[in-house]
Amino acid sequence: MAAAHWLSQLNPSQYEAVTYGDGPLLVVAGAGTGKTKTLACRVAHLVERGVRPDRILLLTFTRRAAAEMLDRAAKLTTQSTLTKVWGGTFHAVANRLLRLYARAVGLTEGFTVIDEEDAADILNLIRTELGFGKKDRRFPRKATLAKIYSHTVNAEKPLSEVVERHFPWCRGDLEALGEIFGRYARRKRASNVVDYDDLLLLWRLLCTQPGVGERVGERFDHVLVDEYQDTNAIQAQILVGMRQRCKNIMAVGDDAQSIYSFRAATIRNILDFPERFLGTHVVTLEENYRSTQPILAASNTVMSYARERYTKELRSQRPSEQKPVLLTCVDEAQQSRLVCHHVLEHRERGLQLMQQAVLFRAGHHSAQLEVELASRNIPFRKYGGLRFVEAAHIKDLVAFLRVLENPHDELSWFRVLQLLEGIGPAAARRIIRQLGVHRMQPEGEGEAADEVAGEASPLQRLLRDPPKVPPAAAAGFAALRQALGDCAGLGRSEDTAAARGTGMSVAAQLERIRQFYQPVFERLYENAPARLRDIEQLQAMAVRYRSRQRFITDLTLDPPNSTADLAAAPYLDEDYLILSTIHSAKGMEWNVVHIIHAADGMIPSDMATGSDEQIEEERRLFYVAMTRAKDMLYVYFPLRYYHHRFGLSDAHTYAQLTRFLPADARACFEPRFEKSDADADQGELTARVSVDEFLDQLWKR
DNA sequence: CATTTATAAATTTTT
DNA sequence: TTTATAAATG
Repeated sequence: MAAAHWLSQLNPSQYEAVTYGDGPLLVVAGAGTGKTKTLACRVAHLVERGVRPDRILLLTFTRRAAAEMLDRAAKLTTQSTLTKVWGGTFHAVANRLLRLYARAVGLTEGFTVIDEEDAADILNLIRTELGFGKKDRRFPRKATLAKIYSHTVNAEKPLSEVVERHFPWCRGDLEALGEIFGRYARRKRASNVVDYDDLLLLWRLLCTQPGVGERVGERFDHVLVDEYQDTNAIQAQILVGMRQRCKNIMAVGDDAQSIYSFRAATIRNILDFPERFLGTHVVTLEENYRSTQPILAASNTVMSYARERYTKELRSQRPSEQKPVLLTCVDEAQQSRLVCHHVLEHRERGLQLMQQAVLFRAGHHSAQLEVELASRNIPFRKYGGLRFVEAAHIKDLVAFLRVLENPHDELSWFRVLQLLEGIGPAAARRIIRQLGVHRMQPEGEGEAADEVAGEASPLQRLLRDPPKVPPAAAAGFAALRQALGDCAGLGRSEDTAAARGTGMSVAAQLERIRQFYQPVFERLYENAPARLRDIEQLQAMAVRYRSRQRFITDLTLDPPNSTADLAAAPYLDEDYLILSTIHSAKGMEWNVVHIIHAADGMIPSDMATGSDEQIEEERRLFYVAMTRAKDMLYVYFPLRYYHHRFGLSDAHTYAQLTRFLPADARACFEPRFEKSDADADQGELTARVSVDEFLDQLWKR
């Protein structure tokens, strides 16, 4: 309760960071050194010192991280106003600020945010219009186009350089890429949408606007940034822009845990911080409270091979006899069985499943394990897999909401219209043109952006003066107009103001849309019942929102995880095992950690072995995974991999142990070699294993 | 012009 | 598994 109470629990370095006065502060915090605690305490301390919570900006890597930190801070201080702290990701905060200052950067109010998939769809639209891909050679996939675009923007490097370096297999298409990207920017403006990258670019622009720029920065007395090693050049510039006058900024990061260079994050940010913010005070946190000494010894050994030596030397505060375990398995199937075995073993000894995590390099690496877990009725929750909003039927529904919110959103119209039987790309395009969805002519080469004639919004036009449609689509089209009309509050002039808020609730709109959508949905998708559950989940989420705009923005900026946030919500008190990509595991910790697929080609991913820099990042990734463990670490290495990625075949190759575990690193482990049947010694296990192997025989012969 | 079917190919990590 | 194109049919 009393301030002295929690301040006295900090070590000297933490205390120094938490109580540091005004001016720039850089905290270099090794894994498990109480980084989250330090940030949370800093927030609490500032508030206790009299700083207004709504004048604190806390930038984190995920929304969850911000929520956790504020939660912790709230428990420390008697102030109950911590919800007013501006906490969230750069992107979410950018969105919030741009809603306030849209005009200053040339945005129209009511803009909507698109995610990377939407961006890819728009790029694809442009590509087909331009007729690329009709050549002999294969054109990059739309998802690749989006990645190249985003990386180029975020790294602020010439396209040619980015392609050469990160997408060398696309170097032949450089010209086409440039053409497409140029049109893409105009297309977004015409649709009144912004993508993830725009959010950052516009925030940076906002900071430099005369008059407004300073005011934006002056909203905040303190800016705190977490995971600074994973920010990119633009984000660093935003911070400079936000701290033109008031220099209170605290950045926390660990150069040894930088794992997001594919998103153009750069270690330069953390290294150059003292030069960007003159007078920076640097605090280093080196005492690790998380992992036992043997786990830390292994992690430090792995890291000692990093090409650049890091200055920190982490010291564990927790002695232990138990070394981490390195398990050599026969194949993936055995790996899965062993993970289950160890997980259950720990649970029997009283450790909750939630205190254990299985970590892997790529989302699909857990596929086999998921099957095994399901067959044994071990509940789990997966982070970093497929997203809920990526399902086609969810995107359909959201597209309706987006059209209502932003009638200029071409892509959403395109999607909605094609749901009607008898309307394909060509008809949809024509209708979009007739409705005047584009705010300006996107194809016009000149800068002159003539507004499409008419005061009426495309939505009004749809209701009052509908375009002709093919006879086959007539009935469906009428029903669509009815549904959209109901949601928009037909009758009144449903200009943006009325379309927002006043009429039906978000949930009611969604319900109305669903009435229209149900038959369409049953016609289009195979396993409708399973998908129906998703729709119900979406509706359940919508109930919590009063603003449609907030709802769709949250869905794009903080997308729920398909197997996690939604499915598990009703059973929140239940226990479940955590599965996570290493990237998504950033900042987390568990008592027991299982790292699977510790084979070369998996970690490091064989798609990331092109350059030394990439390999160094993969090493850091492995290091991040290892340092998530508090008490016990298992590393699994399957010897044999089958090649049936897209079908069944018995072709297999033998893998090598990950190159990040050379002899001296291996010496930090307790080695175990599992023979094919050695794990069948447990009574309960025997039956299932033998059945599995019986089944395996059927296919592999 | 829309839809269905067939065929071939494919680069990890996330806001 | 999904995604992109071509060919066939309404």
